[in-house]
Amino acid sequence: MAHYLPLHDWNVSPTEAVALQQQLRSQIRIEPLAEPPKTIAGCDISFNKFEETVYAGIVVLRLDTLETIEEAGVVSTAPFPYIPGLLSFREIPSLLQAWAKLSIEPDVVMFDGHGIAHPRRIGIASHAGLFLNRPTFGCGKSVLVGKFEEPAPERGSWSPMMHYREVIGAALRTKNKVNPVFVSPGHLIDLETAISLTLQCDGGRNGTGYRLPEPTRRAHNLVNALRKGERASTV
DNA sequence: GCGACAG
DNA sequence: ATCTTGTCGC
Repeated sequence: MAHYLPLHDWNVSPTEAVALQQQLRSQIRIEPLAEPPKTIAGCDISFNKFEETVYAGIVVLRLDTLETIEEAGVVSTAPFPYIPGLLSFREIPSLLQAWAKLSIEPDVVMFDGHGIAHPRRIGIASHAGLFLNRPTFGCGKSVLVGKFEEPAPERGSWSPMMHYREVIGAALRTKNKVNPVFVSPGHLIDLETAISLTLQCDGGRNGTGYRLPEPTRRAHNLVNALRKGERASTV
């Protein structure tokens, strides 16, 4: 069973959540990877509109072949609502439950959202990185904060996301002439590596895959199947 | 004060 | 995020 550090309670109010982010941000380390990764995990949650029940899942794949080597899903409940800037308080609790079911401890974890490309520099990927104590990064479909110039139309090109004069992430083209995804380091990784890993997770290899990287796509498929009862939440 | 606002 | 069919473009 994969483990994590119970750094703090998740039963907090929005005001307390912001205070926790302010307190935790200083612990986030943006630096090169300590070890070359062999496995990568993707996470996601799904739910029925207006319902408390959430379906969380994590898929682990080999980085070299992108073969899925493990999956874990849970049916849980999210007491916290979605509030821009506080997404981690809604999603991380149930994702940690799924994480605990893994027999493999992934070398790096990709999140559907942002890392430091956040108003207080602690988006879901950074926050989760502190709990998991391993490299994490975010790959989101839209921007929360920051400005960027449109990157060149070819896959692989990217432009920096700027916020208050700081480079917080990158608008990265994963397919030719397709809208970019937004990559930002979470914890224990740097932007260049996060970009490289995102490009490595192209399903068809070299641009023949989808806009979203495989870890995220598979996690998304897993939780949706879970929600629709097409799959059981692994025990 | 007025908008913007990850999933 | 979720609810949903067709449709524009390469």
